[in-house]
Amino acid sequence: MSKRKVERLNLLKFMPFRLNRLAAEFSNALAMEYMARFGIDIPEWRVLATLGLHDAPRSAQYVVRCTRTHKSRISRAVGSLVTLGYVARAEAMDDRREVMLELTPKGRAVYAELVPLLLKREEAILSCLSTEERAQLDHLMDKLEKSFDLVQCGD
Amino acid sequence: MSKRKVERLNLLKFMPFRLNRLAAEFSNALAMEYMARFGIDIPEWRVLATLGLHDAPRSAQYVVRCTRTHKSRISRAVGSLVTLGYVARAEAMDDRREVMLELTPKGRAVYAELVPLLLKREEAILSCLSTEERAQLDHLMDKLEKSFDLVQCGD
DNA sequence: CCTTGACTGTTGCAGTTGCAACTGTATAAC
DNA sequence: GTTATACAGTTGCAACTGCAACAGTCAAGG
Repeated sequence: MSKRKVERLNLLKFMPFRLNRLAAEFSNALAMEYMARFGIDIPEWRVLATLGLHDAPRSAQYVVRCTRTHKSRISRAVGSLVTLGYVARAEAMDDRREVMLELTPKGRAVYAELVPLLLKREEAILSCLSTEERAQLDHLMDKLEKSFDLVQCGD
Repeated sequence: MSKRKVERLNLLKFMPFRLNRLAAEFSNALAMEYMARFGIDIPEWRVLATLGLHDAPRSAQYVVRCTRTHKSRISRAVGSLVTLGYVARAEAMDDRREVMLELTPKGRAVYAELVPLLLKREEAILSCLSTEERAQLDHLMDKLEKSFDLVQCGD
């Protein structure tokens, strides 16, 4: 066997590994906030965030597209949120296959309380970056997302 | 109840969400490479990568620290890799609690074949960024990692 | 009307993960 | 030597996840 030098790879400089670590740390730092306060996890938060952004009801399918989360996960998250009284399900009148989802007043209250907390926490974490660096980060993420063909959620 | 304007949050601009998506896409794009070829998953790849970086055996604990992965996950990943014949376990002579881990010749061969593939794939994904942008990305990740107190793996 | 194919959302199942409890070993105090 | 504490690694268990199968609905074509 040849003794040719083997190419090495430093995990700590390997982008998928770094992204995974960073994403996990970031999520955990924020998850503590909402999980503890309102008993919801990340998929549930995604549903809440999607519905909270709009005033009119949206279908589960819409949430799936916006959050790029598997429909079974969304289905179960919606189930939990309904049990918690944060979300209401209703049949769509035009297409009875769809389930229209809407925040309840209680859900809206949670959303209104949660969003400032999360934005503040995000802000705290990003505070290690200058304004210019944050713009760079945003720009770089945009480019990478587009390159993965992660198309924005068409409204 | 007051009708004060509720602060909204666009998930698609929310950093933990974006990081999670990006990390998942990135990992999946690469996982296909090694999972298909050698029947290993991400935790197993991390063990392989850590051991492959060094020529001398390392303890499982060392792998845990380097990969920032839970010890139970590492334990099971090592189990699979031993079954596959990629890794060999040996007791440490100085501290019999430790399990020293080492790549077998077969494991080294897999490592040598895998690394160039993965680096090439990473390169392809990052090719949407200019040289300067890549330097920016590296710099930003460094800063964020440090801010999370993600200390480098002390050798 | 009836059939076919596509689509929405739910659920059973199997695989994976993290936590906590456990075994065995080392180290320190007495 | 004995006890107590700390540490390395393994494993049982419960929770979570994705996939695939499923039920119900819609739309097109005959």
